[in-house]
Amino acid sequence: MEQWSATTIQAFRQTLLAWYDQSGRDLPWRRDQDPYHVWVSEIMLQQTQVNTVIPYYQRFMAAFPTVTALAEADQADLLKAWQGLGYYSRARNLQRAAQQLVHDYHGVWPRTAAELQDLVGVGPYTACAIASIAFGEVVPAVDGNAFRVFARLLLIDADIAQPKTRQLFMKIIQPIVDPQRPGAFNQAIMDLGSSYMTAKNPDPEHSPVRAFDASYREGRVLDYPVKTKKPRPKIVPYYGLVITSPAGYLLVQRTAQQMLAGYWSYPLIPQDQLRESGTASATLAADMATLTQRWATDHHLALTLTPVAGKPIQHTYTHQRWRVTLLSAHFEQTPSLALYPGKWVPAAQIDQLPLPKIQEKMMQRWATLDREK
DNA sequence: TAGACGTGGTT
DNA sequence: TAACCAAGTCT
Repeated sequence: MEQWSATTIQAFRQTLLAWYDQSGRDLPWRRDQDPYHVWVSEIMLQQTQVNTVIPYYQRFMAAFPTVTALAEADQADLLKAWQGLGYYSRARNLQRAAQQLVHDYHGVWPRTAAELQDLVGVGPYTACAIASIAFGEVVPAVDGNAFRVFARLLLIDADIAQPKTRQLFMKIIQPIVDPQRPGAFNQAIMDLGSSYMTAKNPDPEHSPVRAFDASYREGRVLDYPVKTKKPRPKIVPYYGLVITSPAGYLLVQRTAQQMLAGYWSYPLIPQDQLRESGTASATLAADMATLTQRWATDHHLALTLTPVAGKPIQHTYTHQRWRVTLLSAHFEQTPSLALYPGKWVPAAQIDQLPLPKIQEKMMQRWATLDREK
């Protein structure tokens, strides 16, 4: 691992910030240093690319222009604004934190990274990003870019998939952060990490900090950072029920305990749940019979199920791969949902609800088949 | 600590 | 296609 002298650190800061001032990106959340703007953008940018975030950020600020507006927002509006961005707990935590700010902090922002971490959804990276960009605290914001950039510049061998590695990087980067412009320094590292020093197809040859890049000097750019792999997602089979009546489609809101909490979808039944007793043969016909029986006894709904043509619909999450086999049922007369926690939604109004991607895929399949009839 | 937690883009 | 990546946090 490389060690930089005080002189080298000075030169690095100067080179980096000169490049940033000249070539840094003009992004909507960089127009000012308002902590609300910085905060919302940082949350949206977690595990999400800049180009994806931009339109969401602009719509979000139009809909929820202040911390107070966010704190008081209707949750359905919030989830709808976040639809498609993923990691939906970010949206729920954002609102909870806004309520913390209003009620516990009386609208006065905490100004240090240590205090900012008390806000729900604000971890070590985001706290340092807000503290440095909005309040000028001299701390490194160690995200994936900072891990990659400094691992390469300094040939740091630690596995960045290990949580404890963050502390090592914090300790190493802390003395390098420009004490005059910590926010600009941190954002410059991110811009570097998403341009010349990307994970794939980097261009270290033309990097403004090439002279400081030990991995380039050694011809080992792609050896850094060191990162162990995560296990493959597990396949989870579901049945998705397209149930229609004169009142529309039967939709259910996912509970707070489930993935995609608060979002709406057709009823989704894990196939394993139908076979808990360990029946030898798990045929489609057997599962349909079990489903029909369960809905009759549990919900007083008499389903006549029909398989929907086509292969199961697949959707891959970070840790699971859902394979949804669609089944349909139609009621000539709209039955009561007194014993079922869902609602009938007219076709034209479905889009007003917050919907996850898997629901859009199911609707698309159904619409395609519907047209062919 | 390791696994849960979404989606879109690239190779 | 499968695998991996993208401004992480929570439990």
